[in-house]
Parts: sequence; structure tokens; C-alpha cells
Amino acid sequence: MKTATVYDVAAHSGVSIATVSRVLRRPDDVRASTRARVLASVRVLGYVPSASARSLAARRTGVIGLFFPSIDDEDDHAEAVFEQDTQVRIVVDIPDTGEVRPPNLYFDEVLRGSEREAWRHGFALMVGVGRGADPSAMVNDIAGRVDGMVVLARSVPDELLDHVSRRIPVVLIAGPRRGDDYDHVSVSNTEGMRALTEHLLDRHRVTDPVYVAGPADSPDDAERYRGFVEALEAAGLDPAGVPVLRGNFSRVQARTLAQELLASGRLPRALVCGNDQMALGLLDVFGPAGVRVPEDVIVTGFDGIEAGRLSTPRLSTVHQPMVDLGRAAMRAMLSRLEHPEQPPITSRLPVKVLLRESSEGSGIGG
Amino acid sequence: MKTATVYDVAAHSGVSIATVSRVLRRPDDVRASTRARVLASVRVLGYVPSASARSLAARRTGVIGLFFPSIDDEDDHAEAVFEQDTQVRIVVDIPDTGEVRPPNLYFDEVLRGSEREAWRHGFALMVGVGRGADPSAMVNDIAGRVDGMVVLARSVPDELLDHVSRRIPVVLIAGPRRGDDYDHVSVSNTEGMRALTEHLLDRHRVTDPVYVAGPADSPDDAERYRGFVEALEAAGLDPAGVPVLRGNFSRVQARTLAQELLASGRLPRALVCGNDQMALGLLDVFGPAGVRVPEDVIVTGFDGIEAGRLSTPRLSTVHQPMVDLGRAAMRAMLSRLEHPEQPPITSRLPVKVLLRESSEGSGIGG
DNA sequence: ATTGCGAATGTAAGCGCATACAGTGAAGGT
DNA sequence: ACCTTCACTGTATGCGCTTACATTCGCAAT
Repeated sequence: MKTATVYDVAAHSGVSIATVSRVLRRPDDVRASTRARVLASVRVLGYVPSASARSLAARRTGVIGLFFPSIDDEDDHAEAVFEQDTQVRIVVDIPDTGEVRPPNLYFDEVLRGSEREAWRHGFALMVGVGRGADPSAMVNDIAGRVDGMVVLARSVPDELLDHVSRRIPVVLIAGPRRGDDYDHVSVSNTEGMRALTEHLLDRHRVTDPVYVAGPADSPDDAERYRGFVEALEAAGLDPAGVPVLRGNFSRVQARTLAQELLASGRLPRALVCGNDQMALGLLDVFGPAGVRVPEDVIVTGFDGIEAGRLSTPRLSTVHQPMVDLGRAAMRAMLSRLEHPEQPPITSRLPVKVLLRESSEGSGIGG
Repeated sequence: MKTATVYDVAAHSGVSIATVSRVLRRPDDVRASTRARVLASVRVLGYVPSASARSLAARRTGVIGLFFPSIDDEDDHAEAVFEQDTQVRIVVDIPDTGEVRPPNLYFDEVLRGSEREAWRHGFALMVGVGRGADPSAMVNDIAGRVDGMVVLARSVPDELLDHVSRRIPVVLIAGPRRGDDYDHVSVSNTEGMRALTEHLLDRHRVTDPVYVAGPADSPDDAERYRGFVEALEAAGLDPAGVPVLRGNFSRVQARTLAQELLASGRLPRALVCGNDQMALGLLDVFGPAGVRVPEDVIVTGFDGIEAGRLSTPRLSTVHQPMVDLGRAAMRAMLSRLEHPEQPPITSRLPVKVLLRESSEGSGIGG
């Protein structure tokens, strides 16, 4: 059975294809009786309009693309599951502090926000996750299918971005600004970290904080570090005298840092981490080692991931509004599609400093 | 600047549009020198092929649709955030046991699995989340854009499903089988629950388990309950004599159940819950009330969500391979697209019983 | 130099729809 | 009775690409 087209519906209900099209797109332009007849045919024939044809004719697709970089490199362990013979396995699951699954909530939330905002405005969402070294094929593919594309962080090389942006508008989420040609949505990294650090300096009289940095090429981390430095300066401390531990945003690697720190024998009063994962990595080591948090050392993170809310002690951190990031990006895109000529807009979403037990002790109240 | 088309590229590089098309689709059919010339033009002109036109001409879109029901009805609280004046707010975040954000990890993971499998096979993914009462517009819209559609649980009414399935193949995830016309992927709910319950009955000599059920119309819960009953029967217990507490899968409501249970003064040896959320709700109440888990009462869940791995005590549960569910669904779809005539296939993914402290005590070892 | 033949390229016909424009008919005006 | 007007419907074109088929080219074999 071939799938039905406008022609089939038109023939079946005795009208022209133009009328069928009108019934679907602008029902009020068609007499009620005609409309009913056509809709009946649609039903009978199981007609679903081809979006390809429509997009081609209408010169717009009604789809927005969303492109993420990939963090979870768990990848190809997977085949085995499908060949399994038993339907149930029983496993005694011992506690461990490692990450069992990659905490990708970040993307998930951005996705959720975007998806919602897109549909609200009549757009569908197409998602792509960049894996491996060369996202260009995928990005190009998506770019050809959509009216606009939202790109996370630095998941796409500049050159490629320039290329696709000649066809469709591009909105960037987080990461650095690229030139000044794209709309850009991000969070107040600097302000958030500054506020958190100032809190430690002012309320807790910390005089020797140490910054636990992310990868050197992370623009987010750079912004956060800047906030840290600003707080130091505002408090009259010399940033040059404050040590920085170089991490890579990963929990595992942060454990190593913690061990080195313990081995060195000199613990600062506070460890300010560039993200939550690293902070959790420190906690993983300090707890068993008998180092009390926050009595012996204050630990703070950045991101506001769920795991930080469930850790012991719970993690003081700066919460980023991920869902809102997605929504804001989508709004920027919609605005851009409506007003193609408006100058690029940059928006910063506010963050929230969450003071919890890893800095405040159990007696809450900064 | 109009966006470039094949015609522009063809003119620019002095070939016909057919050759341009070949360079992009079947590069080997074109002489290397010509190919290079065309690619150069592509680059210069910023040409990105229109997927609409291609899909129309090729009679396939290269996109698979994925449709979820919505659980998070947090929805429209949201506007305020964008109007905020301050970039940072400082909040003393006191601990609470409630769910701060909806644990939608379920979908997230299915999505991740699907997305990955789709791209691996050269398909893009379009996602839709059904909100509100009438998903038909959205489903129809998606159906017109894709080569096949994966639908979660009972998010789409049968009638609509039948309609779109006349145009494209449909694969169902979880939920009940619909007729016998669709490919269907689910997990071993019954077997998993049976194995878990048998463990309690056999190893822990539980003789009076109580089942905490989900909503009466949940087919998943029904399957799980069946597993529970089978275990009882296998152990020679009469299922009719075993009480069932009716929950609704929510954590909040489960707390109420727990309180009623405490008020009644009669705690069974084990509470077997239809999902993790409810089990966590019970723990929320038992802990503060001084009821020890598992010493006073064993609590188990179902799903294997992250929160159950981070609770105190950690939750014994049956873990569903969500990512694999997504992948399996996508595989079923790809197989269907390749062999449209093959009879509908049903596949069940294995589950994993995770024994943790909410049933085993701290001295691990069943 | 011809012939033959595969490789490379061009020609042209849609794919299914939206939409500008033209046509039709009935109602209203004179 | 004739002209407008308006509401509705039909006709015809093209969106940008793929692909069957026709054509031409390069070059080895004759």
C-alpha cells in the first residue's frame, strides 16, 4: 500500500489538491461542508502530510536543531546486553563512591528546556550529540534539516559554525563568545563564583583559599576563576599568592589531587572547586581519611548537580539554571528567526549560590 | 544573501547539478579533480544541502521520531527567571527529603540510548514530549517528518497510533502490547520482581510481605505485581492473603502510606514497592520515625534510579536497562525499515536485581 | 585512424506540497 | 436584467534535490 498524498485525498473527496492543502493549513478559508468531507477522506486514507514536501514548498522546516558535545564516552561496551540469555541477574551491589553512570544531567536539562520552548512556539526539535573527533558530518546534516541551530559550548569548530551559519541562524550556549556574530546565552559564572568566594572570605574569615581549576582550555572555568580572583582582590588579598590546583573537571582525577594534598600535610582552610564533580572527588578522599568537612576544610563546587545535593556532607555550590538555559537559547533563536536583521544578542542567566553543609557546618546560617 | 543551492554550486564550478549531487552522495562516481572543484565551490558558497528537498526526492528522510509522554508538570512556573534583575542570589539551602526536580532520568536515558543507536546507523533523531491532553497534533507533525517513530509507553492513543502507522512503522517501548501489529520492546518486569521477592522469601524467611502498588492502570505495575504473586505461590503462600497498598508511583504519596502504616501499628517484615520513588517515600518517613531499615522492615523498589543508589540506606531494587531500552527500540525500528514485511517482533530486555542495604543490612551477602 | 566500452557527466522528470493567480457562482446592488 | 462583490475553489508553477536514462569522453584494443 503506497502512502497517501494530497492527490489521493483530493481525488477521494472530489476537490483539488489546493483545497486539501487549505483544509490542513488554513481551515477557515474552506467551506465547512467541504472541510468535513476532506477531513473524512484524510481519516479514511490514513493521510499524513509529508513534511519534506511542505518544508520545501514553504521554504521553512519548522524544526530547530540542538547540538551537544558528548561527555559520556561509555560508548561501545554495549553490544553484549542484547545477546543475554537470562532475563534476570541477581547482583549484590556494594557501595562505592565512583560514578556509576556519567552525570549528564546537564544536557538532559538543557534539552528539556529547549524542547518545551520549541514546541510551545510550533517548532519541532532535532537533537544531535557530537561523538568522536569529527562532528562536521552530523552538524551539516542537521543544518540542512532545520530553520536554526542551537549549539552547546564549543562542540563545533569555528569554521564549521561559520559555514552553517551562512544558511541558518546559530545560537550558542555557554562557552566563549565566538567573534560577535552569534547570539549567545550563558550563565553568570564570574559573578556566581565571586559571590561564593566572598562569602567564604567574609563570613568564614578564610584567608588562604585554594582554587581547584578545571582544564586550562575551559572558558567556563576561566570565567569562574576570574570570579574567584575578583573576590580575593576585593578582600585585599593578592591573587598571585594564592595557589591553583589544576584538575580536569573529573571526579576521579580530583581524588588524586586530594591525596597529594593530604600527603603534603598542608591543608588550606577552603578548597574552591571549578565544578561539582571535582568537589565530590575531594569529599570521596577526605571522608575516609578522617578529614572533616567543613571543620577541617571547606569544600565548594560549581554547577549544582544532583549528586552534590545527596552527598555527605551536602555540597555548597553555585547552581546553574540548566533548564532555563535551554529555554533562553530557544527564545533567542525564535527571536532571531522573526527578526533576522537584529544585532546579535548576548544574555546571561542568573545563578544561585547554594550554601550547604560542606561550607556551613550543620548549624546552618552563614 | 540567498542561501546557496545545487544550482549555484553547479554554476560556480561549471558542472551540472547532477554532478554536484553525486559529489555529495556518491563521491566515488565522480572524477577526483571534478570532485575537488565542486567541493571548493561548496566551501566558497557556504552551501548546505536542503534536507527537505533531498528527503522529498529520495522518498526517505533519514530521521527517526521519538515520542515521550510527559511526567514533569512543573511547566509554567518559568517566565520569571528571564526578568530577573540580580545575577546572583545567595540561598541557604536546608536539607529536605522532597524531590527538588522531577527525576525524569528514565526518559533521558532512553533518549540517550536511542540517539546513539540512531546516529550510528545514519539516522537523525527528532524528539517530542507529549504534554497536556492532546498529543495528536504533535504526533502527526512528527509522523510527517520521519521514516519511523518510536513511542514510549501509552503516550499516544491507539487510534492516532493506527493512523500514523499507515504511513510509517511504529515501535513501542514498555507499556502494554497494542494488538499485535507493532514491534514492541520492554523489560522483564515480572521476572525481575519475582526474583527479588523470591530472594526475600527464601533468604530472609519473610512470610508476610506487603506489596506497594502503583496506579491501577499501569501495565508495568501489573506485570510487576504478577511477579510478586508468582513468587508467593512458588513459596506456597496464598497471594489472596497478602495485602496490597495502593500507591500512585509518587514519592510524596508514598509518605502518606508510610504514616498510615506506622499509625496502624502493624509493620510487615517487608514492603515490596512497585517503583523506587515509592520506596524512597517510605524511607523518608521510616528514618525520622525511628523505624530501622532493614532491621525492622525491609524495603525494596523497582527501576534502579540514581536516587536509590544515594539514599540511606541504599535501596535494593530491580534495575532496568534504560539506555539499552532505547537502543533496542531503535534497532527494532532499523530492522523494520529494512524488512518492512517481517512479522512484528517483541523483545524483552533482561533486568538486574540489585541487593543493597535496604534489604541486606550492612553485612552484605544475601 | 577506428571501434568499443566503461567511466564520467549531462538531461530531464518528478518527489508532495504551498501559494499566487485565475476562475466560478451566488448574493447584493442598481 | 446587468454589474459588483465576495467567498470559495481550481490551475499551474516551483521549492531543491535524486536518479533513470541518454550522452559524451578517454583510452585500450584492433
